[in-house]
Amino acid sequence: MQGRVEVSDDTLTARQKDVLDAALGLLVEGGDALTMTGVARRASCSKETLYKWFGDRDGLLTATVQWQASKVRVAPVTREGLNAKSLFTSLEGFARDWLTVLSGEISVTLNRIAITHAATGKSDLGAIVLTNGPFAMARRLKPVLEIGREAGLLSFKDTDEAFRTFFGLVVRDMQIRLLLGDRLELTEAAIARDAERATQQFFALYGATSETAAGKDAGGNTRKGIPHARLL
Amino acid sequence: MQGRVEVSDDTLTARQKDVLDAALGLLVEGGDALTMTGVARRASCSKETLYKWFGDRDGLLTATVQWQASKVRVAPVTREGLNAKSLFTSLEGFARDWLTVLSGEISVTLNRIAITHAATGKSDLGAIVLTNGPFAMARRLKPVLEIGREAGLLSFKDTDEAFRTFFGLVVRDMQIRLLLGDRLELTEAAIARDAERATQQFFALYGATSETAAGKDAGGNTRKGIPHARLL
DNA sequence: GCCGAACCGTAACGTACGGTACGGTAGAAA
DNA sequence: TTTCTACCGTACCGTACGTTACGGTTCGGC
Repeated sequence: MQGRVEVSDDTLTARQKDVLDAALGLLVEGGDALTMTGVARRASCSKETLYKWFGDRDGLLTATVQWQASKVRVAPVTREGLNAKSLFTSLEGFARDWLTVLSGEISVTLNRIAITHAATGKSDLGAIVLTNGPFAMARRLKPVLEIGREAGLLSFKDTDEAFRTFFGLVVRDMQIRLLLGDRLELTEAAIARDAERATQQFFALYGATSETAAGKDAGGNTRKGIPHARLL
Repeated sequence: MQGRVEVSDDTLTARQKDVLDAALGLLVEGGDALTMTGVARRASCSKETLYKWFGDRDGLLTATVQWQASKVRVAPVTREGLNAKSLFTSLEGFARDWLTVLSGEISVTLNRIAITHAATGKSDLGAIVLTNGPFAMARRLKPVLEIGREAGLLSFKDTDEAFRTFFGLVVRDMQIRLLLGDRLELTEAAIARDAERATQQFFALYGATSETAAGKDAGGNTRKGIPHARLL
């Protein structure tokens, strides 16, 4: 009867969440080959109920993506006690989390679904993933960057430009390769290494001074400092 | 009868190329909603001929992607007369070309198709696009980077790492946003600006000296030099 | 002119799947 | 107990589309 409401953590009954989790599982397993009959069987519910709750197949798909998106909770930014080292660590941790999420099966699957549907322009799955993906990343990261700038640790004119550069340094060609099916072994150690490298490079480009902030204080938390703007 | 051969410029008759171009046009217009009937009508050929030539729908899709890929010709790298300025210009032009291709409708469409099919694992469209996309970019760019290193203009240990960083600086979040349907107005001027910024940043990170190569000689071709590792 | 190959146009088949209808059941309300 | 609601399971319908089959046409070779 309802068929198309905003999906979030508390607008759904437990049973509905079960159904959406079943759909999510089928999506991850079988790609886009999701059938209403399959979901009904997996969730032990009737197709009639699916249509009553979600309207049609697109509604179910949309609700599933939103449901998964609503699961991702972001840690708030600590504004106090900021110095070069804590800023570096914060960005590095951010990069690590982001790479971990992006390389996960669920992220790859949902991005694929959304891209597939963005081609037809029918549903707005693309916009949803965009909102909960890159845009959410920007919303979360930009305050950190601006706080770093206010503290004199970073230097940039355009926050969006700085963010997008950080995005590029972190993600590089990883996501498109995963989406295209490249087998890309990503161990936790490799991700940590990538996150550190990306953060070092970002500081090399946007650090307020090329000697202190990025090099000595921040970069030297676990390993070598950054020799000017040269890495590796 | 044949149904599944390698598709390149000269293994196809002119008539077959016409058919593939028709398929390409339908793909760009209608996303993945490509039907055999539609291709036959658009190309004024019979479905029987389609099946005789390409085997099945996947074969047609694969041939179409390969056909488009075979159209992209890369300019050979000039090894002679290399200096910081020409290297900068070369990388910058490379970035501009790449951004222009990536933001084009055909690229977006084919990447979407390939990603869609990579989900099912059925056809190897993902591998094809991967080969003719990021991997081709790497094959083309890496020699340039290594020549630059041999000439003492660049400094890096791992060519692949340097390439992937360049990729990240150039593409950033542009491709994923386009794939997800984000309306992203990309004028020629904006692309040129992005290409220059990315190249400057790359030189800031990997230039052999942070003062001469990237800053004065190369970066100063049209606009301001690079103040150490700080941009903007 | 005749033949066969290649091809066009279209009709037809099979099937998978989205969507609907309906009978049956459990539980809460009255 | 009755009744209403929500749900399950399943059978069913309509359609879109991949795939095949077939009659008719063009064209190069002899």
